[in-house]
Amino acid sequence: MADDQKENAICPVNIRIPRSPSKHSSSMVLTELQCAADNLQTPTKPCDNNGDPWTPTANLKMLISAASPEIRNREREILEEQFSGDELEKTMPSRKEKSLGLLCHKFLARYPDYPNPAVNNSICLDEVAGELRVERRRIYDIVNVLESLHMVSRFAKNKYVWHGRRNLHQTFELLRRVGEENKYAEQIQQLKKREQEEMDLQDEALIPKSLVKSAEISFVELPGLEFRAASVNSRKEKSLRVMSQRFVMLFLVCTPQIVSLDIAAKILIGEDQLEDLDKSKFKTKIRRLYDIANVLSSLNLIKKVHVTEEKGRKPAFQWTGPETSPDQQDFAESTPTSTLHTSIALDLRSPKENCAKNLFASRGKQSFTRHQSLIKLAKSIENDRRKINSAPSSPVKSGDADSCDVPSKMAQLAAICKEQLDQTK
DNA sequence: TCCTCCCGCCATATT
DNA sequence: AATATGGCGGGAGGA
Repeated sequence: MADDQKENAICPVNIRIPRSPSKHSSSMVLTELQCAADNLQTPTKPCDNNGDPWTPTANLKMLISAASPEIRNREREILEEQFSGDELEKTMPSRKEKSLGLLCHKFLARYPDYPNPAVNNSICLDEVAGELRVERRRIYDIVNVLESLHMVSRFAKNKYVWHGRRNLHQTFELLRRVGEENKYAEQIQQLKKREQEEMDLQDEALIPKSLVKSAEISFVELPGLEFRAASVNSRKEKSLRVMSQRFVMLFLVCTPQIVSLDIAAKILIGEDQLEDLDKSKFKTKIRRLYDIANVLSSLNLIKKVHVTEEKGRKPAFQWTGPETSPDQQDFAESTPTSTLHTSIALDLRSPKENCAKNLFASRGKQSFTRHQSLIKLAKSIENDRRKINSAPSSPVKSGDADSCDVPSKMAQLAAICKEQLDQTK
């Protein structure tokens, strides 16, 4: 059998945060970030209450990291003992109270929208999971989409830097651009048209074969919104992160900015595997979209709506985030995509395009994964610098706060360095 | 009934 | 080998 082996690999987008201009006294930032990076290391597996950890801090750490699942279970047991029947039902957190959206709200509430870059903005996943009393898996869900929007960026195992909404404007600008290049607006139109046409006949399959065609047609070979410098081109940059970005792109390129789930799913699937467009894949995609939509909703970027068609009501989402102007001058006018030099790394690759990656395989540097060595880091930074220096300095005036993201990134890099050093020693 | 989507198994990636 | 990540889809709560 083995119908579809998860042929992961082939992945389209993949964003990362890079660059760092400035000839700043990075040392200062570094110092500050140090404390941030200092305060934790790999947690232990949850499973304790048998040993006796006895260093105040160690103990605390252990409690925090081990917390979530066990505590929750214990809590449930206690509740079951204490209450019965109705009471229990009322006391037990309902499914709703455990939603990703709510969790995301809690998560977001912990950090400022526009954090002071000069301050310790590091996030420890374990800590958060513990404090929020959820399993780490859930935190990953949130962090992944936040990362796709550059609201956070990973700088070490278990650690992220919080950027808040500082990069959002820029991110959206970039995503919209890519969305346009991908001809998403057109794809949406085609899909809608097809749907109607086929509706007349009979809705046999959930996924119209026509999609294949439409997807192929509009499948632009993105030259390479690639910026792999400091990026982690792990081939598995699949799903969530990528999906999240693409989902957002859809909103940014269409008017009105409403996207129905099924269309989104079809488009996203279409890009990945034009072949096996089976129902289960579709369902899975939808599930993911809900997940993503939940955190995007928490960010007030979209809201749930319904689109009514002949067929009936379909779940959809409407963009409620900031507007991104249709055409920009901030990205070096008419710069060929291949040389796009944003501070944000967008790695646009479709399965097929994947092979085109060679085109950009800058100096034989291949797949180095998450922060390997300082040497590599240094190289990539240098690379970034080069690109940046040749880049048009700043965006539009738009009175936005994205001017201060330089220190932020500097800080991030500093943190990474610190981490590297720690791990090397 | 069908939208939603929580939950956590388990494959993969990293260390 | 041990851990960290995160794909994925069963199946259950809710409207």
